[in-house]
Amino acid sequence: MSPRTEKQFEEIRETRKKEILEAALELFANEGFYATSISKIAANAGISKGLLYNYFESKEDLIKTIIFNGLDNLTRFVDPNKDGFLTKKELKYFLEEMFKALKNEPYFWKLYFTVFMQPQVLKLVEKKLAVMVHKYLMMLSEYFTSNGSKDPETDALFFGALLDGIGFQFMVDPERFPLEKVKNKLIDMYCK
Amino acid sequence: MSPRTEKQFEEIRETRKKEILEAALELFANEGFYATSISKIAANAGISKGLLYNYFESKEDLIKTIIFNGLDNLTRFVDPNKDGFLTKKELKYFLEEMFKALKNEPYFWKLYFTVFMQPQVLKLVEKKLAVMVHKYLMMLSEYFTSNGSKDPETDALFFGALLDGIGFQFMVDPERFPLEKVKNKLIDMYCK
Amino acid sequence: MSPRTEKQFEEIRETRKKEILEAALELFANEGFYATSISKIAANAGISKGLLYNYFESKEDLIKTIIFNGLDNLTRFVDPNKDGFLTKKELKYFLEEMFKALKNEPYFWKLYFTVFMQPQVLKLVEKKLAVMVHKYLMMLSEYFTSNGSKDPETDALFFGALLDGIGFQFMVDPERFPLEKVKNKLIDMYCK
Amino acid sequence: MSPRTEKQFEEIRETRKKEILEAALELFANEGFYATSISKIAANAGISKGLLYNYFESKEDLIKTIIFNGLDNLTRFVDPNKDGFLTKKELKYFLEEMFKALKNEPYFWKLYFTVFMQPQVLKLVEKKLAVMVHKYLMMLSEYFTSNGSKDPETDALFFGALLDGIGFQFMVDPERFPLEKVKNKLIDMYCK
DNA sequence: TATGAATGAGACTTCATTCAT
DNA sequence: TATGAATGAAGTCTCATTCAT
Repeated sequence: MSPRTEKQFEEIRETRKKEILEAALELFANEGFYATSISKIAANAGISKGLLYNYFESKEDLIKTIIFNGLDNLTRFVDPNKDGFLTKKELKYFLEEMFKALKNEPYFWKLYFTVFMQPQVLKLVEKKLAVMVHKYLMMLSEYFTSNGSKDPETDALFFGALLDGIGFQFMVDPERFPLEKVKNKLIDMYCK
Repeated sequence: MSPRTEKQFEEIRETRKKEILEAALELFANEGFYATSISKIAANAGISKGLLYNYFESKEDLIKTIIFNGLDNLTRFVDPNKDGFLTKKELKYFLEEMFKALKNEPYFWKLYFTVFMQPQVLKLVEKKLAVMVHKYLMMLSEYFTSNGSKDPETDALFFGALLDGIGFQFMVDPERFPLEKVKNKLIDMYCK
Repeated sequence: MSPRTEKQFEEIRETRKKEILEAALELFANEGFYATSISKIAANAGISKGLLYNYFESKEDLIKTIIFNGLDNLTRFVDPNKDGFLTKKELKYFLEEMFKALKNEPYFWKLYFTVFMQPQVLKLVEKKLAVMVHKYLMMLSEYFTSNGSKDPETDALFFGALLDGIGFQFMVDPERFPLEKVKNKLIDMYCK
Repeated sequence: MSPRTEKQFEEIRETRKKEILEAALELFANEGFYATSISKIAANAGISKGLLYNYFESKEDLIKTIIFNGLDNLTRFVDPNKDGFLTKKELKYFLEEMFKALKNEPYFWKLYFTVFMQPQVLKLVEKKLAVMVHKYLMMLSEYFTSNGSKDPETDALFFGALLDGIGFQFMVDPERFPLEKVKNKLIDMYCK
């Protein structure tokens, strides 16, 4: 066997990193940040504690990475053509992707809500977050303006609150929540 | 020097208990349940750690008491005449009281959201909570039915989600959130 | 009502003291010295913690008093005429009283064994104890000598060990231990 | 630097575990279970408190392990050919080994007596113990039967009590106790 | 790269004892 | 005399992080 090339090493590192992040996400979301020990994460990822520290500096580093990755992921679905302007079709697309994500990646969403309610954790990400939220509220505000709203800012805010509340309720009782119905009603309300 | 009377002891205990609960609520809400140590609570209440255990059996007992007190407090404003039926006037009253509470007791609301997202903490209260939530969703469902809704259950759910989302957003950025405007819009939407 | 006389006060004090000692003995014997808190003793005696400290200086003081009282009590049955010499009849009397005590005052006997095996507690009483044990071993030694033993010291020691072992086993499983049979066999062996 | 092999880890663990058990045994026996803190044990073993918990789950786990190890050790000397039947030679062998152990492992014997007198500690081991005691009493009972006893059960009980009493007295004053003499007398009495 | 033994700070909790009333 | 609120030291245990191999 020839020695591994640098590129191969790089790939192994990337894979490992992902495995660790997934293991951590699952535990953080299901058991909470404080109740999840580094030991458990390492065990869940199938590696040793020591090795974990080879990939992430600290427990904080881990959760920061998870959250930033997740937020970056989210933005893909908002304003996909990146022209800074939302059309009805784009909003519909966003809602559909949003609900798809809610269903398929419950861990991240649990974490998302967990995180914002954990003051200590929130502090780690609030700057980046504030920027994002502001950007999207502006975009929504414009959207409502161009659809004839008299108070577009409040409308944007309601829209955001509704999405948060829905996510929240879905997380609290995912079994009984009628995701599909709710999605359709939202699209009816905001994209027709 | 005669010893204290039973009534005096009772008063001391009442006062102290309140002081401890307030100190704990403030810290739990601002720093999170796990990040708040018993030491901090005791210091914040101006007493020794040992004394705290004279009043509450454990950290769990503390948070349980806080949450149950808060939930009991909430119910006072829903269906005030306790006939199991909501009128428009009653819903308006509830919304007004709710927003008042949101403004005046920010600590409890922060805690409320924290709690539902902390799996370990949620477990402590979920039974009592499930009963409450069910009861109010039923009531709302009836309300929407008698106001001509075609899908009262989803409407009830939306209403609940909206309230949660509003509370959530207010907690994240209380300074900039236009509470008054939002309240009025809600009353317009649901109680006219 | 006329004010209580000094003598009456003294009587009340004595009664209280006894009540406390009994409450403490019961708990020490059944739950162990360390597992018994001052609070429990006070509660079991029906008084407040504070008052207990009015009668006994400390937890150590309490156990010391209990043990010394108990040991003093024991000596009543050995060599009742106090001539420093044991007759067969006296030994028989002692054995009979001993077994009676074992049956009627199980708390003290439990404590007796507990105590000697608790190094920290033993230290409190070992001086007084050593003197007593020595005295009785000498007496027994003489007894065996005058009954024709070739090795009276070892015989005395065996006798003592047998009594200790019997007490020990009775304490471990009082329900099934055949006290009566064992007593008779002992009297047969040593007093005939 | 290659990492340690699994075998190396295994060896480290074995050694450490033994060191901790020895350190704990010494302290439990000399100062009692409750008076011995985990800190003291760790210090006596030359390690940190934290590491101790890497090897034993709790203080209870520690004492349980010590006692069970000790009891298992004991049984090696009873009925060595494991045919469920005691011969005179076997009983003699047991007594000799027992006295050897009493002399060489005073800590364990101190602990043995301590344990049975500590209600809280006894609870941890009483099940396993009851089985053992019953088994050996049966065996002894048979032994006395086949040696012509009229009341083999009481004889077995006396034998057991005598051994316990001897151990007890030796523990209380090991310096002056004539172990050798006592052993010989026992062998004379029971194995000739 | 990879392991897990090892550390040490800090968490929750208990309890003998004191003290104001 | 009598109460129980209050203290503070000490105990058990957890866990993020480091480090020798």
